[in-house]
Amino acid sequence: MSQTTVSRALNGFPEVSEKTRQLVLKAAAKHNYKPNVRARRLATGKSMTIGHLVSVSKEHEMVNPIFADFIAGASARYAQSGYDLLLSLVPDEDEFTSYKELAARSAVDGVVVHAPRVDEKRIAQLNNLNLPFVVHGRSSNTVEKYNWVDVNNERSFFRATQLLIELGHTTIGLINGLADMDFAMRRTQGYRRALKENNIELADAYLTHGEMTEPNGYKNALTLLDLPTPPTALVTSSIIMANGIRRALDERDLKLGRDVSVITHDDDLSYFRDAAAVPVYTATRSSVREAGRLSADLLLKIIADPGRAPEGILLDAELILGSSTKPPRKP
Amino acid sequence: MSQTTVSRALNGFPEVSEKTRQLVLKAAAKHNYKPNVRARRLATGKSMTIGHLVSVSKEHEMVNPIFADFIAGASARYAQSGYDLLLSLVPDEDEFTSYKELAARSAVDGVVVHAPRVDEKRIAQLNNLNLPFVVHGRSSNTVEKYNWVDVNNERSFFRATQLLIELGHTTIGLINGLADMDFAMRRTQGYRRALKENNIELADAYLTHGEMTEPNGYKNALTLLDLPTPPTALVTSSIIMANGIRRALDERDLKLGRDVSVITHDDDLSYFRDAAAVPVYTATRSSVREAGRLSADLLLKIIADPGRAPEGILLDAELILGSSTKPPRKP
DNA sequence: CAAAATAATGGAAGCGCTTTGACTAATTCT
DNA sequence: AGAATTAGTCAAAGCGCTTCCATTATTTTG
Repeated sequence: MSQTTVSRALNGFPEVSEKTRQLVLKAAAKHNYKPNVRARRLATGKSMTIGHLVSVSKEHEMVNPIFADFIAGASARYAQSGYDLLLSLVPDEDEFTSYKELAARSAVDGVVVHAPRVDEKRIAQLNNLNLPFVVHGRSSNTVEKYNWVDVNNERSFFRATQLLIELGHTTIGLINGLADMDFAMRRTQGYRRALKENNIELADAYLTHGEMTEPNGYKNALTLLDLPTPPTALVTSSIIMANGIRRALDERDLKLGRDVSVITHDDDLSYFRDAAAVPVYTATRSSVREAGRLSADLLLKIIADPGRAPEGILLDAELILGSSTKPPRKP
Repeated sequence: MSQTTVSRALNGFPEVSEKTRQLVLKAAAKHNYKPNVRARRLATGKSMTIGHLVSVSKEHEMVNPIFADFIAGASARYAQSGYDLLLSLVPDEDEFTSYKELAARSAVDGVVVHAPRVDEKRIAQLNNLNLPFVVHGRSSNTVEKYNWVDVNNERSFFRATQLLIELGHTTIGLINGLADMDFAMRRTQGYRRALKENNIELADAYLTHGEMTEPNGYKNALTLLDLPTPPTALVTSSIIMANGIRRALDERDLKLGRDVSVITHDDDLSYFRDAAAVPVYTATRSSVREAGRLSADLLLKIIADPGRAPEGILLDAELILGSSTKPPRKP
């Protein structure tokens, strides 16, 4: 039996008879034969690999904890389609160099862009490289077309803020992610729109930015609580920061919900799943794992059909009521 | 100029003259030429890729959050040596199938084994496959030799428990990881040894196991606090569980440190870095990112020199004093 | 029944590198 | 000076697949 026939049988080509195919499959199983990926990749010109470049902030060596769950979602899809996942954690200052190098080596068939900024140079750069990509998030100041999967951050935080206002809160703080991140900016917009529509004016001091770590949640909550008119409610961008906020409240002998209401964005991280009958936190919830799945699906589609028009997938976060929101305490 | 010479010039072989090498390098830079990895990998027979197989518990879809930081440490080393990192998240029931498949496809030159159990079949299996590997952790019931990087879990938890006893605590609970995990078993051993050496007898009810999530920390803390003689101090295996414990204390109107002392293991995760002058938690601290670096170094050494005798690297966790430990409150 | 179409298989080129072995030119040794 | 080394270069053979093109066997059509 010729090499050609074997190759065709294994790869499901139609021009091989069913009888032969079964023969080949049986023989392959018997000898535990798996085609060598290196040879196959050279022959086909595809690397059957998707790259995820996660940037690590040089300053704090911080790895965004949501990426583990995102990748868990994506990974399963890649595996189904026979793709490998190449992971590279790069210092954020040479992100683009890394993309360029991956492309030049032709080491991947596509990449996922994590954590886009308001101004995101990578998008134009990747379009130039002609390397298929999907952005997890969006970039407001980018006019180019591109594929993305994002949560409706503006609306989520609008609704969260609106809910607090309806409960009677008028002094509401926002403990957000880094200011140049696109998601953070959109959340700020939603927060501001809710305040504005309700004719509430608040100083910028009620809005803080920072990497979404527990210590930053704590620190920024204290900063807000120390304002002359401390907020009676807080909105925050991450359940990890929410934990820091709770610690700050604890230290000030304030009770979550009763004394200060908190709404957090909840990525539904597997190790922080707030799944009690009544959740601890009122939250805008959207599974980042699901976003990973959708991003992977989209990227694989693009790779299969490069001519495809760019597509955006907008997910709506659910507003889940928990026990961290109450009307403000009467003075 | 022949292909041979170019290849040698680029790969730093000695039999090419310095003059020629410079010429080649200049030309390569000019045309932004990077050797195609697929062709090179086929020719050399090496994949220049390290595999990380992270198992995802089917039951809870839980991804161990320490793995992001571990990989951040390892990734940098791989990059330095020209290796790629292949990441695969697999349902825990077919872990071994995945290793076998990677080996059969010869897709990786080596793998890192995460989260070994007390009885870890993967070690013998990998030895049979003849695929270089490093285990992050150890497996107590495994007699085979293998390469590993681990923290001195037994001693860490012995010291932690001892410290609590010295402060005057005699009723000490342990909120641990899953019972079949090797690290969890060693920590239990350390805890038990400290109790025994101090002639303290405690029922098994003071010891809980579970996945290291925040909700589990909360739930298990409540269980212990509800015992007829509730513990005055707790030791726990993860800072994420510690956060759950703090929530439980809060709910019972108990103050961390004052009412109940807590010592946690602290992997020094980038988004939970407890770096205040006086840390929030007294902790056995060992950077998992550093463990990632060391594991990568070791694995690369093994790959470069397959004849090498297996080596174990044992890290000692520091016992860091924070504000979560005080003598027990006088009744 | 011959001609044309279809189905099934195989030969061989090619993917873009590395590496072996042969070769030439320059150098060192007797 | 001639023989023996050494340094530098190149042609060609792989690496283990996929895929184009040709070929043979089989079926359908006019």
